[in-house]
Amino acid sequence: MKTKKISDNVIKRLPKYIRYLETLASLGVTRVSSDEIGEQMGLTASQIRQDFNCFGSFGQQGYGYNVVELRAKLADILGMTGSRSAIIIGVGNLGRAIAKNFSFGNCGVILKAAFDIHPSEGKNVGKIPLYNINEIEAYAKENPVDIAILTVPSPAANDMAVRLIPFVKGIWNFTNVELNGIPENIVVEDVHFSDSLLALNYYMTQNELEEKN
Amino acid sequence: MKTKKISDNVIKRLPKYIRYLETLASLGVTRVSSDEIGEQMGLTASQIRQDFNCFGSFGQQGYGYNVVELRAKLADILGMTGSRSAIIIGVGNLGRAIAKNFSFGNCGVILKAAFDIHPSEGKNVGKIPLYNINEIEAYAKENPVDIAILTVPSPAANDMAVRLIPFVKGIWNFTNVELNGIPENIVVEDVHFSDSLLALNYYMTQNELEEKN
DNA sequence: TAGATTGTTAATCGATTAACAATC
DNA sequence: TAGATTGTTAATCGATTAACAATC
Repeated sequence: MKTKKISDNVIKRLPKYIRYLETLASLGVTRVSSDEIGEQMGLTASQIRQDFNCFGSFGQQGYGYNVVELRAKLADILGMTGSRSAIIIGVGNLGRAIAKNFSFGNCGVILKAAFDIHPSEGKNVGKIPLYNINEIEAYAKENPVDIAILTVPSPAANDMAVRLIPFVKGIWNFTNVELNGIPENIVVEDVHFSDSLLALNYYMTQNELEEKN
Repeated sequence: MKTKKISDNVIKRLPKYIRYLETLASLGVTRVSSDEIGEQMGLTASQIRQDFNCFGSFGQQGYGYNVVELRAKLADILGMTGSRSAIIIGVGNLGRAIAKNFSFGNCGVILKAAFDIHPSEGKNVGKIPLYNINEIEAYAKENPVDIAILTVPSPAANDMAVRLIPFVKGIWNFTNVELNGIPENIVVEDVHFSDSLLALNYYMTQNELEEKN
C-alpha cells in the first residue's frame, strides 16, 4: 500500500493555515470558507481546498469549515498533538536560546536533555539536565530519542550528525553545514539562517532595481 | 524594462551551490562540470545549468565551470559582497545569540546596533551598542538602516514591524508571527522555527508508516 | 427549494528534465 | 580534429488554478 506523496510545499503551508485558524478561533469565529481563508492569506480558494484534500475531507458543502475542527485535523497531521522526545546538542548562545525559549510543546515535542563538550558551566539549561557529550550514547540507551537538535559549531556538525545515526529518527540542523552520510530513514530538516538572509538580500536588491525603472 | 522574475526555488538553491563550491575550492579543485555538481548535490545537471543561466553564462563549453569564478558570480548575485546595514530588535536569548554568533559578514551585512525595551542589562551586545527601543527613530534618522532583524516576543512583533516601515527596506522576521500590513516595497523573510520542526515531525511520522508496510 | 460552498475533475501554468546544436 | 560540456530549446512532469457537479 502506497500513500501518495504529498509535496513539501503543502506541508510547509499547513502551519500557516493553523496559525490563521488559531487567530480566527481567538476572535470567536466558528466557521470559515476556503474563499475567506484565501482572501486573508493571499492564496486561491482552489489551492486551499486542494491542500486540505490531500489529507481528507474536512469541510461541509454549502457551509465551509469549522474553524476549531479544521485546526485540530491539521494539527494532528503535523503531529502537534504527539509527544516526541528531543535532545539538544551544543549549548552555545543559539542552543541555549532554543532550549530556554522555544515552545516545543506547541509542536508536539518534549525537550528532554542537553549535551555539550563543556558542560561545566552548570548542571542545567533552563529546566533540562545538561550532560557531557561523551555520555550521549549511554543516555540514548536508557532514553529513546526521536529528534536531535544540532546546534554545535560548524566544524563539529557532520561528525556529530553521523554519531547520532544509531539512535535518532530526525535531525533538526541549525548548523550552516550540508549534512552528508545520513541514511534515508533519518529525516534531516535544515534551518540555514544564512540562506534566508541571502534571499532577503537578493530580493531587496531586486526591489531597488525595480524602483529605479 | 522588465527583468524576468526568477523563482524563489532558484534563489534558495544558490547558497547551496556556493557552499559546495567553497568546499571544492578548499580542496584545491579548480574546475567542475554541471554533471559533477549534480552528482554531489543530488540534482540533475540540467537543473543546475538552467539555474545558472537565469543570471548569465558562467561556464565554458567543453570545459565546465571555474570553481572560484563561479562562486564569485553567484556570491555577487546574492549580495554577499555588499555591505548592507542591519539592526537587531529584541535582545532576548535568541537576539543575543544571533548578534553574537551569526557571521553577518559572510552575507554582505553589517550589524550596527541593537535595541530593546530593557537595555539596562548592559551598554553593548557583543561588539555593538545597545539602545532603548524608544531611540530607534532618532537612530534611523542619523544612520541608514537596510535590514531590521526582528527577535522581539510574538505579541510585540506586528506593532514593531509596522513601526519599522518608514525606515527599513527588509525585515528578517524570527518571530512566530505572520506580519501584516507591511507594504510591497519592504521585503519580509521569515524564519519560522516551528514550521520547520513541524515538517520534521511530519516526515518522521511518514518514515515510520513506510517502515511498517 | 434556493443558495452556498465543498470535493474533485479538467485546464493551465511553471518548473524540471531531456535533448542537442554550438563551441571550446 | 575529436571529445567534452555548455547554453538553450523542446518535452515532460507536477503544482496551481479554474470549473462544475455533488450536496449540505
